[in-house]
Amino acid sequence: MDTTISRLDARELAAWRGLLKVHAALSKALDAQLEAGHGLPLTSYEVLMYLADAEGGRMRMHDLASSVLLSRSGLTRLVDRLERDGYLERCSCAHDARGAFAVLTPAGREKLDAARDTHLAGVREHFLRHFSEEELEMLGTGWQRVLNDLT
Amino acid sequence: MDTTISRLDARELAAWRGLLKVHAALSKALDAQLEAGHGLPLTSYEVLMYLADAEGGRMRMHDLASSVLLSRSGLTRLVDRLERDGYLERCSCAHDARGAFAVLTPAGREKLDAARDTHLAGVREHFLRHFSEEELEMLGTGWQRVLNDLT
DNA sequence: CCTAAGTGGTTGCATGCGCAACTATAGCTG
DNA sequence: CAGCTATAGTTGCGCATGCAACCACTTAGG
Repeated sequence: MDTTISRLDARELAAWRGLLKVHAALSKALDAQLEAGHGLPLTSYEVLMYLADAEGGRMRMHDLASSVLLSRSGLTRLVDRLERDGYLERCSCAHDARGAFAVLTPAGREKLDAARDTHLAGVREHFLRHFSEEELEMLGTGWQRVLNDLT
Repeated sequence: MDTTISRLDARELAAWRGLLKVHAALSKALDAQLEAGHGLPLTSYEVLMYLADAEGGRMRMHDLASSVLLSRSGLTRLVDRLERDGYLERCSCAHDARGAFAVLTPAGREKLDAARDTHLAGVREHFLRHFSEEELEMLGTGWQRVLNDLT
């Protein structure tokens, strides 16, 4: 029986495998950079960043988990570590006794401020720099189509 | 002291965060699809695929590791599992007694043939479909620029 | 040759993650 | 308001992965 579906052509392969390779290489590079410069893993950085951008420097665990693309349990442990290191605190929610907020501490904000330049520079230097404005526009809208489709 | 580096604008943010989200969602979806349909994790699929495409259905461990974006130790364990399941065998190398080949077995090739259509259909349906030929071309060349830069 | 440095692969160990089960609370329905 | 279902967060557990140490072998240099 023949294969019913043809292989990927060179263009498709480059676009698809490239995505995988770029993600792997870029995550690794940016994580290493952040770890070396500030002792902060990339995932921790992202938590602090989302908190800093949120109203009052605080977010519900659930929302935070989906923002940083982690499972709820994964986020619980990550927040444990960040709390242990003093970068944030847990704070119970007045309106929903089940819930908890993660709240950025001054130390956390300080850490983030120190790390942000490093990280943004890395993203620009290793990723954004390689695309024109039109290309970035296309990437953004393309990602949106893919994500909508995946629900 | 002001931040020396400006935040990402909306376009940059969409291009960058989109890459992360798309990779996460897509890996998860394709992995689940493969696992559900053939009991084969995505990483295992990739090993079998690279072997099938290689001369004689065999590759050196080292080369295989870099192809599937895994550390050497990670590949050792993965190959352990695939060998246990009968999809491949280890085979010592005649020219270099240190080295080992991973060799696809008939069962492995069969498994791959069964899984390939599922996977390719998934990649097309959830990723390639959303981009025009020109856009795919752009993606491929863009990824190349990024990867060259990261060496 | 013989030694020293390098390379291929595996193993011990620690880590970070997801899933499923659990607890506590909220909110809906009769 | 009683009970049922859904949701928020945590915990136990298992798994895949990376790093560093390790062995076996190869290769280069005296």
